Amino acid sequence: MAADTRQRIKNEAMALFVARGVDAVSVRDIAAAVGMKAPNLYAHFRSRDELVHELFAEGYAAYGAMLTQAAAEAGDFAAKLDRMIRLACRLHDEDTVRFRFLLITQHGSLSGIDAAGEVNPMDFLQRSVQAAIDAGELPHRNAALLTAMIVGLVVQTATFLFYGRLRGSMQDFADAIAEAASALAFRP
Amino acid sequence: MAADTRQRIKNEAMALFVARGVDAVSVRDIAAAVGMKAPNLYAHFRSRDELVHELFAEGYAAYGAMLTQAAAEAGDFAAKLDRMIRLACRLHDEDTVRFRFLLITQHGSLSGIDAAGEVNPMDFLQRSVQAAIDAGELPHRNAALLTAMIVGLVVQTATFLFYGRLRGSMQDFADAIAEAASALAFRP
DNA sequence: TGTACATCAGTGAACGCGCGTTCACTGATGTAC
DNA sequence: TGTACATCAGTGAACGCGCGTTCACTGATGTAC
Repeated sequence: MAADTRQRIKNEAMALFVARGVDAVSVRDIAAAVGMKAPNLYAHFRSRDELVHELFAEGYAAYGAMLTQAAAEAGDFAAKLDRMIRLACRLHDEDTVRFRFLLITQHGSLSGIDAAGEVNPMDFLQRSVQAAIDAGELPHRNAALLTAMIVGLVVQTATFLFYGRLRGSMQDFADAIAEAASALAFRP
Repeated sequence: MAADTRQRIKNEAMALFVARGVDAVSVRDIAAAVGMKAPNLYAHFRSRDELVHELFAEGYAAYGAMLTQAAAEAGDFAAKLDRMIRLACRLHDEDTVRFRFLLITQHGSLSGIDAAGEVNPMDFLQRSVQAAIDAGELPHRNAALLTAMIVGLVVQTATFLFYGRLRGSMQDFADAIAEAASALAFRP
């Protein structure tokens, strides 16, 4: 089916992008991985750019939505932060390729892309932090800086796994990361 | 002078790489920024690849050497960690282009490159952390994970500055980052 | 049942383009006599 | 002083290549009568 093929193209493309870098993968490479010739990709995507953009926007939006959902459940900020971090770790392990794709496209010409009203995970986390500060749940501090630090704990751990500096899965480190994030947030 | 020109090429190339991404800059772009035509670049560099590699290896080695020096001064691990973090913040502010170049080439085909016996900043930090654990200065913990977290604090803050999520300079945040790193390292 | 036709995923060949790179050449500057 | 020559940063034109993309075509499958 056409929709199947479209999804297979997306899967193979994402895997290649992560393995070699987005710019180092040609449409012929992608087609070969799927088992077709390059021109047929254009029956499924308007252009190479559309494919890359769709992968990025979809992934970013999916993460944003799941983060929003995790934060919406009951509990104080400590509980929400814990849930968001454990979610990120689980998402990494369940679909490592997607997580890494979002990681490597973070630095890239895609950064400026507007996900058309979708929730940007970074923005969402920063707004959550700001809300907790405003509500007096967290000491008064620079919300963007604390957000950067919390994101840094997760992203750099994932990066170390990516490059083999760490062995195991993100969920092996979820406890430690969650505790560290909490310590940073609540430390006076 | 030829050596001058060589350095001007390196400066302009690095600035372009940071502004647009390494793959999006052609040798003609670099030559134009320097005020010459592309073929003349080959009087100074064997290939585009050599230029990129030299920028990366030099930067990485310089950072490794400075980090080594900062850690070599007297003091316990707390003092060394504090010095290393403040050094990173200062290096960022004093030559933001170089810092960001190393940041964006971190994810790239360059990662595998061996800097020929030079000190890799990440390895060095991790060995320092491991040594502090072995010496009983830090609680027993996963050295690579703690290293990732500490690096994450610095790198993600720099990334937030890069994308305008944070305003100011790294040295504005040096106190906060140093305290956070210390909290992560020494927290029981 | 056989025949004619519609559908549609997929392909071979070709396109124009910008890339990294080569090479014979230029033209300004310094030096020897 | 003028003339001949060496040096060397820099250039114009051209190269082969792989890229994204287009387009007329193929060939298998399903449907109508």
